Amino acid sequence: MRLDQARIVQTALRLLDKIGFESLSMRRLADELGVHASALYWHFQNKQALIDAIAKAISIPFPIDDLPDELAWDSWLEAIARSWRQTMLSRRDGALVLTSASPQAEHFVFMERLLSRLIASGFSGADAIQGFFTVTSYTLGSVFEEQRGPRHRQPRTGGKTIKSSPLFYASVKALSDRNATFEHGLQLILNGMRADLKAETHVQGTGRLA
Amino acid sequence: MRLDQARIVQTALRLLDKIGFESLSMRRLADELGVHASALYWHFQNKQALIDAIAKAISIPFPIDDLPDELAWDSWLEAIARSWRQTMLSRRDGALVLTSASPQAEHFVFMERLLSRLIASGFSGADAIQGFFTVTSYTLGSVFEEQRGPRHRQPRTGGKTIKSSPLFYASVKALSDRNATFEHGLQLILNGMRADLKAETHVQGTGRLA
DNA sequence: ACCTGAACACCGTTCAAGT
DNA sequence: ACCTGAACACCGTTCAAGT
Repeated sequence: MRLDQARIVQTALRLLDKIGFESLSMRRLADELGVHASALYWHFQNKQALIDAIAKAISIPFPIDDLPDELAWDSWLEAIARSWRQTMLSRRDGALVLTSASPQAEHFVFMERLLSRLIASGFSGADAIQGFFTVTSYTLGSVFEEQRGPRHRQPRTGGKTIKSSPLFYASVKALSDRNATFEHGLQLILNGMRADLKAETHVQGTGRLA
Repeated sequence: MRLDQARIVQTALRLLDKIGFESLSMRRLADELGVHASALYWHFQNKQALIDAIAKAISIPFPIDDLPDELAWDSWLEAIARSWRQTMLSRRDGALVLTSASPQAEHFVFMERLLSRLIASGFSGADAIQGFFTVTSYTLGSVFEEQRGPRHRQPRTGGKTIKSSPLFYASVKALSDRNATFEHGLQLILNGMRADLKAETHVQGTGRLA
C-alpha cells in the first residue's frame, strides 16, 4: 500500500488519540505505517510540516459563510469561540497540537471579517481587537487546562488536602460540566464588552480604528 | 565545585533563558555544569522533578499576606492574575514551564483563601469558582500567545497578506502594549463578574456554595 | 518517483563501577 | 555520598543506494 499525505495524516490522527502528542514521533508513526521513518521525508519536509497538516486536518472550517451580517456581534464571537474550542477538543492534546502548528492563513481571513463586523457594530478598532484577543486567550487557556494530563490535576500533598481545601474540592464538582463552565466564562467576557460598547456608542456614536 | 539542587536549578534557569524550554535537556544542562547527565539523577529523581523545582524557583510567592480581608474582591483577583502572569513572563517559555510542572500545593492554599474571600463578598460558590476559572484561563492563554515564538506569529502567505488584512495589521500595532492589553481583558472579565454579583446580591442577599 | 538502510547528532534513564 | 562511563531504548534528519 502506497504512502501519500492523506494516509500519513489519518494514521497520525489515530496515533495521536492513542499515545498523545508528546509520544507522537516520526519513527513511531513510520512503524504504524509499516515503513521507515526516512520515508516520511519524501512526503513532508520535516516534522513541523506534518504537524501543520495535522492541525489543518483537525480544524473545523470556521463557519464564515454561515454567519450573516445581520447576526449580532456577540453571536459571531460566540460562534468563533465555540468552533475553535471544539476543534481543540476534537483530539487528544488538541490545544497543544494547534499551538505547535504554524498559524493557518484561513484564520487571518476570518479575523478580518470578524473585526470589521465588530467595528460595524459600534466598537472602536482598539476595543474590537481587545475583545477578540480576550476571547481567544480565554478559549485557549480554558482548553489547555481541560486537556492537562490527570497527573497534573492532583496535588502531591497526600490525604490531608481534602480537609484543608473544602472549597477547592467543592469546585471540582462545580466545574464538572465543562461546557457550561466554558460558556459561563465566555458570557463574563461578552458582558464586559457589552458595557464597553454602551459607553462607546453613547460618547462618540461611531467607532474608528484608534 | 560540588553539585547541589540549588546550583543545578540556577544553571537550568540561565540555560532556559538562553536556549528555551524545548532545547533544555538533561544532557545539555549537565554539559553546562561540567558533569555527566547521569550525575543529575543523584539530585533529582527524573526530569519532571527538575522541572517542578524550576517552576517553584520561578514562581513569585503569591502575595497572600499582603492582601487584607478589607481589600475589595476584585483587587484580590487582579493581584493574583498579575502575580501569576509576572511569574510566567519572568523567564523564556515561562508559561510552558509552569504548565509542564506538577501543581504546587501552595496554589491550593491560596485558591482556598481567594474563594472564601469571593464568597464573603456575596458571590455564590459556583460564581466564585467560575470567575476564578475564567481569570486563570485567560491569564494562561494570554501569556501563552505572548510567548509564542516569532515563527508562529507570521502567516506564510507572502506579501499580499498585508493588503488583504488591513485590520489585522492595525491590530498588531494596537496590541503592542502587552501590559495594557492584558489589563483591558482582565477588566472585561471583572466587569462581567460585577454584573453577576449585583444580580446575585439583589436576589438572594447572601451566597452559599451551590 | 518513492522507499530502504545506514549514518549522524541527539534524547531520558539505569546501573555497575570508581572515588 | 557523589560522580563516571558505558549501555539501552529512544529521537529528527540526511543521503546514497536501491527499485
